[in-house]
Amino acid sequence: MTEKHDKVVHQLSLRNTRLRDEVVTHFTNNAGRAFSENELKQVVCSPCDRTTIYRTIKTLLQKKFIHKVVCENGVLKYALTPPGASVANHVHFECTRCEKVFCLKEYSLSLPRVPEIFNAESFHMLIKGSCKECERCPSKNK
Amino acid sequence: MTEKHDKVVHQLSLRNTRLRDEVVTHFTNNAGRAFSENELKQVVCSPCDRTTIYRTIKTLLQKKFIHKVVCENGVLKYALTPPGASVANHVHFECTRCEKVFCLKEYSLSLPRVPEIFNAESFHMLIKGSCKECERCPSKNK
DNA sequence: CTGTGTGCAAACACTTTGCAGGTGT
DNA sequence: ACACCTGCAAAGTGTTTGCACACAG
Repeated sequence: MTEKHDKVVHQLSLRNTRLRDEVVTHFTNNAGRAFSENELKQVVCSPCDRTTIYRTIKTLLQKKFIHKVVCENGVLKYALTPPGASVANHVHFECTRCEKVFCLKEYSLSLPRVPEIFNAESFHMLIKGSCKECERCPSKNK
Repeated sequence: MTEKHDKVVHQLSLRNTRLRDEVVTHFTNNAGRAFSENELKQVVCSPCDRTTIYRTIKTLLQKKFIHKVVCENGVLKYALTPPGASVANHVHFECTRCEKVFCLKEYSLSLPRVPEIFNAESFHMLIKGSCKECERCPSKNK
């Protein structure tokens, strides 16, 4: 909306369109959470095509502004890459009730050791359980 | 084929059909690897419908004979549950070249600590890199 | 014979691609 | 003005469901 966010889009060498501004703003305002294309489409005000969301995601991925999280059921979600962080080796948390996914940027692990027949380069860690909100209130809320 | 495998199917309280026998045998003969529906369909001799493979997978999952692995691209694969092991908290390895997935049953981790706002119950760890076969030979082999 | 397993058709969810027209710079 | 962005249509992949028939027990 404001110049501040325009700048983010521009810093990424991207054109400042309404959709991109909304998506980028949403990621920065919800830095600890990951969103699927579906979730993004719902939070974005301006009506837009799913294709465009996918393409926006792909663009932001290439710029490493966001990183990918693979959820329990195979759905892909995306979260803001914490400033100064790598896009790999984050630990994520998926609530099995509300299905929200969070990026635990403070909880990076080191690459575990593996048998010698493998050459490990990176990892993807998804912790499952329930978030406090769901603990408190038994009804399933998205 | 033999009585030995018939028994496995029967131990699971399932009817001994040709497809199930083939699938169960394949999992036991390749205990360290995970397979997608697609991969299973290719290794199974008798022609069969994809639906049936999916249903067989679902049945074997319920019996906890196999467990699920979520791959980097969101595709689901399945591997034999090591005898005496839980179906959760395994560590898996995915080769980024040949895309084979392995179950590192010896490398179970303990559940990492997470911020207090989360109640962790289980985790899913996927290590990525290259397997020895792909290291040796640069050509992409499936 | 009975309940379970299977094939077929259809549908669904997620994702990608091609093309034509619209918009930011 | 040009390159890039978007919407629409279509297709591809992975997965599930309903129904009728086949087969293991």
